[in-house]
This record gives sequence, C-alpha cells and structure tokens, in this order.
Amino acid sequence: MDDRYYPQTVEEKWQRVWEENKSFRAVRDDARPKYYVLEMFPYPSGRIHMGHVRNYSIGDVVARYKRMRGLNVLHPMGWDAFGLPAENAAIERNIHPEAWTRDNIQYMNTQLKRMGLSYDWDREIATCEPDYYRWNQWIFLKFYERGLAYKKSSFVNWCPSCLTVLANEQVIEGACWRCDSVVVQKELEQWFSRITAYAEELLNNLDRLAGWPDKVVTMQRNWIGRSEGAEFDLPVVGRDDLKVRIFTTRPDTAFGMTYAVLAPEHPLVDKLVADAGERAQVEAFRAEVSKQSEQERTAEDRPKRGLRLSSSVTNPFTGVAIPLFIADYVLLGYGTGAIMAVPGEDQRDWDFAKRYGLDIIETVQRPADWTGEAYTGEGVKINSGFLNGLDVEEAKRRAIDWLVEGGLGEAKINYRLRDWGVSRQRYWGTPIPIVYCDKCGIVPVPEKDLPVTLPRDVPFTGKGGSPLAESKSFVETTCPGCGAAARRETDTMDTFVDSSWYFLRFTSPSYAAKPFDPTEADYWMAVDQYIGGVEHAVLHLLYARFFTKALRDLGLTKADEPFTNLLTQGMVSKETYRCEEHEWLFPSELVGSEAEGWRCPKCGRPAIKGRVEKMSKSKKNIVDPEDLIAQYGADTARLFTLFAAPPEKDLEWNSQGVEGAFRFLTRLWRFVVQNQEQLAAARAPSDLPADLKDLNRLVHRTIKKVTEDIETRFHFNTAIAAIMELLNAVIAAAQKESLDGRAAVVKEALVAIVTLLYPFVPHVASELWSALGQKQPLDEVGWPAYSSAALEQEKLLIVVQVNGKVRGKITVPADASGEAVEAMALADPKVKGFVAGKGIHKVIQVPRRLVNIVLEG
RNA sequence: GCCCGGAUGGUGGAAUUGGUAGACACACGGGACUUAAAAUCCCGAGGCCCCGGAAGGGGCCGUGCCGGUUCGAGUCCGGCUCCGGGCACCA
Repeated sequence: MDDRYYPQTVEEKWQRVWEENKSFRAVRDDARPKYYVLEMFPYPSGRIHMGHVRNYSIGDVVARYKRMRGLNVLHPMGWDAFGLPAENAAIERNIHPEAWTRDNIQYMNTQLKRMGLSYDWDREIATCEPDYYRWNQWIFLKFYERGLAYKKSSFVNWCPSCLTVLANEQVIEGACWRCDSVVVQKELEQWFSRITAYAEELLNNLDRLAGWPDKVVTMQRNWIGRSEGAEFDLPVVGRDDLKVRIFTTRPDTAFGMTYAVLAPEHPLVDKLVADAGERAQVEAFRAEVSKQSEQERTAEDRPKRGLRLSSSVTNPFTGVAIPLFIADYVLLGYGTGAIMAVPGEDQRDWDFAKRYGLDIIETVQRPADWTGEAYTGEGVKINSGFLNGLDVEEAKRRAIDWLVEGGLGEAKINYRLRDWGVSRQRYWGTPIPIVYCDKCGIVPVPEKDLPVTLPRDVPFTGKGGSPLAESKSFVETTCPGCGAAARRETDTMDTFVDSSWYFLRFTSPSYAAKPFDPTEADYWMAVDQYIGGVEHAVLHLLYARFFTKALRDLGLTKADEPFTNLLTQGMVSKETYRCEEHEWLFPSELVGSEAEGWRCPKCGRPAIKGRVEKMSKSKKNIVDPEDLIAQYGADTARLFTLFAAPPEKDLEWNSQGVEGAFRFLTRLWRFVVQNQEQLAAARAPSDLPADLKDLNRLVHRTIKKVTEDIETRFHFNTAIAAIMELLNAVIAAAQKESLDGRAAVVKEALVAIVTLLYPFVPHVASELWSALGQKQPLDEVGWPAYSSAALEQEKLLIVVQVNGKVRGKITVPADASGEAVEAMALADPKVKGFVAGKGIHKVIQVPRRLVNIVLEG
C-alpha cells in the first residue's frame, strides 16, 4: 500500500465495488425491520451545489449508520424535474426544456455518484417522465371525483406588456423581470386542490409529530391558523335582497361596530354601485389595489386605503345604519372577504377609523392604568346591550347564541390556510387531464387514456399565454363523453404536486397498475428520517402531509403521516463581492489582494465585501463541489461539510477549513500504513499499564459519544471531533515508545476509529479496514459497542468555587463521599486563601463535578 | 409588516439537564527537519492588567445590548438591536 493517500484511486475503487455488488439495493423483507431515509430530491438545475453536498452527506451518514445497526435500509434518489428554469432556458437559449432537463440529470447523476452516496440507484425516478406524471394525472382525477380538485376564479401576477403570467420570483419590486412594466393582478379561472378539507387533521396531527423540530410544527400551526368565531349577515340598507356576510373572531365586540368593509374584489360590490360615477371610482380604486401585493396590502405599518360606498349596512345588534367601505386591508380570500370593523378593539380598524374620521366605541372596560389605541385584552363588556357586564369569553358565546336564535348567523371556525392553487400557465409541468366540451362542459380524461403527454411542437417565446395553447395537436381533441370536437385544458400542475407523493413512488418505482404498490408502501412507509432545507418548512412539507392523508382516504396507503422524523438543515452561505458599476463579482475574478483591497477586474473600482448570503448563481458566491472533490476527494468534501457545523445550523462557507479535514484523513492513512506490519501481528497483553488503560477508556468513551451524537441529535461535528481526539491520543501513545507491547490496544483503537468513520468517509474507511487485516467487508460489519466497565474512572477532577468563582481544582477518588470531597476542597491551599477569615454560609455540591463554597456576608 | 429561527476568540464551532466558557479544527506566531521551499512534526495563544531576572504565578473582565432570577446564567425570565428563512406561481 502506498503510504501517501490518493483519494481518487481509493474512491474509484470502492464506488466500483459498490456498484458491481449493488451493495445498497433495498429489497422488502418482512422478517427484518426497515428504515426509510430520504433526502429531498433535487431540482436538476445543471450542477450540484454545496447545499446538495451537505444534504446528501447527512443522509448518507444516517443510511450507512442504520445499515450497520442491522436495519433494512431504503435510501433512494430521484429528480424533481419539472419547473420554471427549464422553460427559461428554452426562452433564452432555444433549448427544449426536455433536452435541457435530461442533460442536467445526466450530469448531476454522475456528480452524485462521484460522492459515493449509498443510494439504491435502481429506484431512480424523474418527475418529468410520463411514467411518473401519469400518476399525477391519475391522482388529480381521483381528487376531482371526490371534490378535492375544483375550479374557481383567482388572481395571478400579470405583465400587461409580455401578456404573460409571472411567478412571484419574476416580479421584482412590483415590476416584470424582463420588461420592467408594472405587474397587475389579473383574474383567471384556475384549478384548486381542497387542502382546507384536511385543515383540522393537518393541525391536530401536528401534536403527534414528536420527531419534527418544534419550530417547523409551530410554523405549520400558524400557517393553518385556526380561529374560532362567528359568521353573520349585515343587511344592506334599502336593499332587502342584499346582505354582507362577515366573519369575525370577536362577536362580543359587535356593539362597537361602526363601519363594515368589503374586499375591493368582492362580487357584491358590483351590485352595490349606484351609478356610473361610483362605478368609475370603484374601478379606479380596484386598479390601484391590483398593483399591490398581498403583503403590501396587509402590512401593519402602511396606511390603509379605502373607498366609501354609497350603500350602508345595518348593525343587527343595534339596528343602527353604518357606513360601508371597500379597503385594501381586507382580502377576498380570507373568511368571507368582508369584515365588521370595531376600531375600539382592533388596531387595523382603529388606524382606518382615524384616517377616515369614523366613530370609535369601546366595548371592553380598559384597565385603569392602560394607555394605547385599540384594546385587545380581557375585561368586562360595556356599551354592549345585553352583553354588558360579561367577560369577553362569555360574551362571545352569548353573542353567537343570539345570532343563532335570530337566524342571523352561526358559530364558525375559519382557517388562514387557503386552498392550494395548482394551475400553472406553463409548458414544463404535468398537463391537467381535463377536456372542455361545448355540450358536456368539464370532462375528465378517462383513466385508460392516461397519460396526457406533453407535445413537442410548442414555441417558447416568453410572451403570450400558456405555451400549450399554441399547440394545435395538443389542444384539439374529442370529447370523451360525446365524441364531439373539444379542447384540452392547457394549464399544467404546480411542481409541488410532483413532490407531494414521490416518497411513496420510491417504494415501487416501476409499478404500472397504480401510483405505487400498496404492499411495498405498507412495508416501507412512513419515511423514518426525512432531511432537507428549512426553507421547505411549510409549503412542501404541508402539501406532502395533505397528499398522504388524501391518498390514505383513497385506500392507497395506510400511512397517516409521511415523515416520522424530520431534520431541517441550515443553508450554506458565503460572503459576496460586488462592484458599484458591474454588480456581483466572483471571488476568483477579483484583482489585487486581501491586504490592499480587492478590485473589480472590469473597471478597477474597489470590490465591496457584501453580506453573507445563501449561495446562489446570481450572487456569484457559489463554491462548486466538483472542484472540491477533484482536488481533495469525496471523503474530504463530505467530512468537511459534516464537521463544519451541526446540520440544523446555517453554514458559512470557508474553504480554508477543508485542508484540516484532508489532513486528518492523511494522518490516519499514514499512521495505519506505516505501522501495518506491527498492527497485523498484534497480541493482547494480559495486564495494561496505566497510560494504555487511559487509551482503552478513551476508545470506549469515543464509541459512546459518537453513537449518542449520531443517534440522538445528528451532531456529526462533535462526533468527528471526538474521533479526531482519539486519533491524536493514539498517535501520541504510539510515539512515546515503540509499538511493541502496545500494538493490540493501538490496533483496537484504530479498528474503532475506522469503523466509526465509515458512515462519514466510507471510501477511505473501507480501504483502511482491509489494511488493518480485517476480512469481513466493512459494509457488513456491525456498529461497535462500548463496554461500561471500560468507562469506569478511578479518579475524578472536581472544580472548587468560592462564591461562584472557580478558585481551584482537586482530584478525588471516584468513590469519595460528599464529606470527604468537601474536606479536600477546603484543604486546597488556593481555596484556603479565599476562605481565610470568613465564615462559611453554605457549601453546594454537584456530585462528581463541583463544590461551591458560599461565604457569609 | 406578519410567522419562525439565530448571534460565543482572528474564523467555523464546543459546552447534551443552570455547574471549569472556548473541546475539535482553521488561520496565525515561534521552533524542528530541509541548501531552500512544500509536506510533516513539536510548542504557543480570549482580552486587559499585576508580580517575577526568568521559568512561572496571580487578579479583573468576557458568550450581540440593557435589566432580572439564582450560591452559580452562554444556558432561564422581561425588554431591545442586528442577521437569516418563510409569506401560498423559485424549488
């Protein structure tokens, strides 16, 4: 064996072995416990980035560790292959989205293989394949049958110049990213998925997700946003046929209602306008509002704008007529799209009332010392008719009772969660399997005609409507019902549909009769450990939960929840550089030096060191993992990303640290190779000298620490640090004298090091394993166990504090009594100096750790 | 704006349950080896200050900021600041 470490040779060798042996193929085996570990599959953007390296390194540690623990591990990988960037490439570079995507997948596939990840590649899937997306269509049809997919009108970002729908990402400060025109909200008929039907279950089951980070559970809970309240009608004055239905969480405050507000887009508004003049005003107001994003409309620090309508409504509680407005801060999509306004107890209403000179009535008694504007706290009801004297909770109940008795309204639970708009006016996605017939209306494509495949004859211009509408061969079809000429739906599905059930497809990736084989899914589901970026905390993870429940209710799976344990990894970020003139700069293109200041290569201006940002191509702060792997090997790339920070934390990239990871592997390699012969001949000595006893204890302590760090919290950085410490100790012990007589203990330590390192750096670990003379392949070796007996210490180091400050350290026998430890602490010369002449108030002991002497006075 | 996080040496981080702050590593400085360099190995190191000729010893301060609880706070509580993620058509 060469005593220099050449990662490329080692890694190629082991990757070939794993591929030839299909070492990581997962086969259902009802006799064995399974473990399903999954990392969020990537979008094939072209090349893998450091975020992928981090994500997949973490997943691979888990997969390999669990295999060593004897579990039947499923660890698959695939491609989230539909999406906007492929279509942008088609528009900008005249490459077909399919070709672009296929090339990217191929390239990234080799990149992932070069990392030595233990995937079952036989299960690879790509969501853009008809074999995959036909099941999106199949599920859509099942949802449609059950009312879980339906059509309604909603708003999209519209560029009036490009005449096209824009993604939020394509709207930059309210303007189109290509032509800079002001983007407006345009109403379109679109398909929705009824996630709100599962709102209650999605909320309640959060309590069962003990293996999820609290913050993700909290974010989802807030996102679903359950609120209890009431819905009731406000009759329009002088218009017996018209009523404004409102939702409120505070029915107790109805006596303080001094005006009411409709969302500007509310359909009732059109019926309320009195004449052409008012209509023009309403239209002008709507046009203004349509330029605002929802975020701007609801921001609490912005002035709320409204338009008073000529109509009034009656407050049913008081019988008093109150003004009616349309205003930007009321959204059509939430509740009923209309509110009663109680400025006394709602800050937004208070702001609006002040701006438009409206009355404010207080209906809750303020505490005596309270100052402020709207009051939202507890208190006794005042100015509230039959509710006077009650507390808020009781008043809510009485108000609802009163509404129900009068037939005016009802108790209502409302969710902030909205139904999921799945329509996209784009090409590179799953065609929605619907046909429009003049006679039969909306007709679902029959199951036997699936998949509805994407046509090739589509121009990509970036202008106009949905690209599929341009394909005659696609649009023109016959009605499955009556056979007459009909038109296909030209919208495609949101790509979140693809990723909402792919984990189920992985259990039987080529199953042809259904989206997945129920027998396989029953064995492998749920995913035991899911790993991915924290940026998916709400949308993807909520949609996947929804789909799992809906597919369960279709009888396809027994799983209630898709992911038992969730690890949300932090982002990989790096500092950025920019030039006033030429924007973002690659660090590699800067001229000058760190000391004198970097300069822009184009104009020589100083390069400004910008903020640390999430790595992205546009900000030119990416590190290409390929370069890293080419230079140091996959093991070093993996080791460094795992060592640099715990997985859930953001990782600020610092390329210098990589050297350290590489050096560690080199040190280990050299030590093993140089001592190979002595280690192979090692015999266990009968009685260990004290320093070797310490080393032996450290071996077992390290096994314990690494096991716990992986098992309980995925803190690979501290696990690796512990292994590094053990290697340092081994080398130090071996250096003191020759290896003779101590080779056995040293060898035991090295065997432990190599075994513990296997999940992190599998190639080099496998190679060193054979160098240590081990016969059985490391892939098949179990995880090492530690001996509690070997962990026993004879002496303990105890910290002695006086008044909470460390004043001394004493070594005591492990079995010393509390009294004995206290006596030894007080006998310590340094401690004596601090205690001398003062009375002892009390002594606090933390067994095996600390003594704190608290003095009087 | 709203929801959710985060902040510890020159740097990444460690301290797992309120008990030695800075493990491990990077960068840096000094030394060994070398004709020289690289590589490798050894040593040093939070800041400020004091004692000593030196080796060494000692004190105070210190975990974003202000306040609190406690014998004891990086860790708990209250109030801020700054940074990051998400906000429903990026994935």
